This record gives sequence, structure tokens and C-alpha cells, in this order.
Amino acid sequence: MDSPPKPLNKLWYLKHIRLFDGMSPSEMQEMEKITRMEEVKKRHPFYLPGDPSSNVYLLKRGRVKLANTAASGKEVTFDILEPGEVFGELEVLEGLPRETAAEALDDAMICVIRREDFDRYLAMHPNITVKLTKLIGLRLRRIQSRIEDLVFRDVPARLAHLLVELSKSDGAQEPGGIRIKAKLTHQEMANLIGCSRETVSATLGQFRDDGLIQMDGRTVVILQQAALIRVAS
Amino acid sequence: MDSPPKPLNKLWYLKHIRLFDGMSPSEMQEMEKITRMEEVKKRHPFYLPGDPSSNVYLLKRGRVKLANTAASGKEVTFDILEPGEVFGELEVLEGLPRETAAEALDDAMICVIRREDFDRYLAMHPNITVKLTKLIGLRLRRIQSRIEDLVFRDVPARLAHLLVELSKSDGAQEPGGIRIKAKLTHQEMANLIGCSRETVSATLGQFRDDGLIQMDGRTVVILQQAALIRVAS
DNA sequence: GCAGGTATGTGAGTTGTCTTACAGTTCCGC
DNA sequence: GCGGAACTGTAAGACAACTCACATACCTGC
Repeated sequence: MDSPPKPLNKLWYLKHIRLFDGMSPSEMQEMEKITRMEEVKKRHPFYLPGDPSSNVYLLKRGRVKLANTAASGKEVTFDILEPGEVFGELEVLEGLPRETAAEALDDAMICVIRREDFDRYLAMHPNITVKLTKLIGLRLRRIQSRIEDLVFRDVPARLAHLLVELSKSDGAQEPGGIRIKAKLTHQEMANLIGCSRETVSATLGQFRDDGLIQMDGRTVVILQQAALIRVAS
Repeated sequence: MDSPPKPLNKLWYLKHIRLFDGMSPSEMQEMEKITRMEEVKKRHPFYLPGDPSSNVYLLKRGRVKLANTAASGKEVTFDILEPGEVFGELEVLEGLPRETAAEALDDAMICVIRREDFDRYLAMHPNITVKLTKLIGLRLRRIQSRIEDLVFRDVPARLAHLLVELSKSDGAQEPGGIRIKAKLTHQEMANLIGCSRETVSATLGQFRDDGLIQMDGRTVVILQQAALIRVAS
């Protein structure tokens, strides 16, 4: 009747499946040719929903947020990308307009690849196509697990889950705890777990009062990871 | 400030992106060789989360449900597949264990392809690989829009959305309305939109009282599609 | 064709989360 | 280093959806 106790889903924030890792020097050179470097400022939008999908992007420096906004103004964040990750390739592949917005969270550096060049490159490098398929497949699995999160877990569990995953992907071990380096505002956390900003503030406050975390200034330090994982159940 | 009014997301229930459509006769023959036909009974599980991913399945007849169950017993349904659709290929591709359960909703007929054969087949048919990538990409987009549904919309809106999409993919035009042929229980609808069975019953009752739908026996007939779409906003 | 299992309808009570409102705090650009 | 903007903390009230409980209706397999 009971399913076996399930470990926290490691796919949630699994990062760094890099599309172009392990390229040969000649492939690299070829890629170099079709790529244009660009520097963009914080909050710069790469694209908005409905835009034609004319480019694929490779993030070199800074973070990029993939998100959508409802008519009400409520926002949902699908992913926050770290350097090394590719984005925008999905819609390019299908030739459909953008479905999400992409925006720089920090001053960032990116490589831009024009649609036609990307298509041509893929056609000539079937092994990269397979890698791309796996990458998209992994994203699909990750996003499925977010649906499970939304349906199965309440806000404290989702938030605990988020903190634990952030501590894994972005944490610095310190005496007494793990400092989460990724600086997310409460609003951004709310957009990631699908609740209101106030609820995040209150729930973090609860975690603090319970001794699970510590908040100095605007960064979170996890004091009791095991207990947090229990909350995330 | 306001985003432009967004039409209901057509990806939600978009079906029939068939992986092996447009195959040449020789390719077909080749596929034939690595395929084993099987008949399975209603409620037969193809696999469960954690199972090794040893096969890819091609659904010929009947419906298949992809779903997951929480320790609490609550269930979320990711997709209900119709004949012509492929499933189980994602985990096979990555060589990871199953992450969802797959089970026959009706007595069904399927083709089973062994993992090694599928891998080998893909390696020899790069065009099928590209198609597979697009198919998985489309699923990703669909599932992203379900997250938006869960975060942005309340239950009446989600249910109205579901009915409208079902009427498109599985509806029969009739004098006075569109009959939804797919026979889903209230529980199954609840699993699809992430709410309780009772809430589905009550909300359908509300739609009936408002004259939006009609329920004869266990099938739903949509009387006022436009109004339903408005509810789904 | 009847019985037992499965599905539906409905109500009362509870609760998690949102909304609204506002005060306090920290950051950042100039 | 100062001022304004962005962010955080907290609380009260509202409400959507859940749970629990039970009655009714419906299929379907023997």
C-alpha cells in the first residue's frame, strides 16, 4: 500500500549538463565561427513569449531566469540558469515562437547562435543531437518533479526542498552550516515554488525560529540539513 | 503592464506527434523485426517508478496512463496516451530507472522494443533522433504549461480548461453540444488537474447548474464551449 | 439479474494560503 | 554617505479547497 520512502528528487536542480562538453578542437573551432559574443546588463530580456525564435544562447557568465507572467501579474519561474547552460534551443528546434521569457538576473556574458547556424550545426553533428535530446529529456523529468511538488507538498515542504537543493548546487560548507550563495529574493523563491512572497517570508521566519536555518542579512545558512530534508519529506 | 490576452494553451493536450510516421517501407520492415506485439489487460502496469528501463513501448490500441503516487496515496497523472503514441523512451535514452508508473487504462495492444534495439535503431536513423528530440521538446512545453495552470489558475478554471481540451482531442460534435468521448472518472480528472475528487464532483455540478455542460450518465456534453473557455480564462 | 464493488453527490467543519496593509530594513546609485 | 527604491517582517481577515462522512447511483462479473 505504502510506496517505499522516496528520496528527495535529485533532478530538481541538477545542473551543468553541458551540451558542448567533450567537443573536439575542430568542432570547437567550427562552433566558434557561428557564435557571437555579447555582454548584457542585469534585467536585460533576451526574449519574451510570442517572440520569433531566432537565436540559441549559451550562458558564459551571470544567471538567466526563464519565467512566465500571468495577466494578473503573478509570475512563475521555470528555471534559473548558471554559466555553461544553453537556453532557447527548444523553440528554435521546433520553429515555434517563444513560450517563456528569458532575462538576465545579473550582468551577463553570452554567446548567441543564429537559428540557421544551429540547425546546420546539429545536422552535421548527430552526436550533439543525441546529447541535446538527453538534455531536454532531463529537463522534462525535472519539470515533472516540480508538478509533483506542487500537487503533493505544502509550502513549507516545497521551500525546504528548494533550500536543500540550492545548498547542493550552490552551497558553501562553513563551520556550523551551509551558506547558500545564490542570492534569491523572497519573491524569486515564491516564483520558484508557486506561492506568495509573504508566505515565503513567514515560512523562512518559522524555519529560523525552529533553528533549521539562520539568516544573516540576505543570505540563508542551513544549520540542520537533515531536519530540513525531513520537512521536505 | 498587462500582457496581451493569451489564448488557451493548445499544447496541453496536443496529441499524435507520431515518432514513426513517414517511415520508408524498409525502415518499417526493420522496425518490425525488433518489435514484439503484446496484448495487455486493463489495469496492467507496464512499469513502476524505480524499475529498470528495459523497454520502449508503442501503443496500438487502448489508453495508457503515466502517473505517480505519493506516499499519502495522492496521485498525479502526467498524461493519458492514445493509440499511436510512444512511451518509456525517455528513461531508456538516459539509461536511468523509471520515474513514473505506466498502466493500461483499457484492454490494450502494444509493441515492445527492447532497449538495446531501440538504441541501435536510433543510432542508425538520425532523422528519427531529430523527431524524437522534437517530440520530447513538445512534451516539455506541454508540461510547462501545466505548471502555469497549477500556479495561475483555480480549480474551476483548470477543470474548464481540461474539458475544453478533451472536447478538442476527443470530442464528438452533436446537436446542441460536444460529447466528450474519453470516459474519465472524477478521480482521474482530479489527478489530471491536481485537486480532490470531491472538488471535481462539486465543480462539475456547478457547471451543470450554470448550463455550461450536461451530464448524461457518466459522459459530459459541453453545451457552451465559449462560456467554458471564459471560465478557464 | 443480482450483489458487491466502484463511482458520484453533497454537506459540515477545518485549514493552508492569499490578500491587504503597513512598518521596518537593507541595498545601491549618485 | 545619503536618499530613494527595493526588499523583508508581521498580522488580521477572507476564502478556496481539503478532509471526513455518509447516502445514492451505477456498472459489471459471476
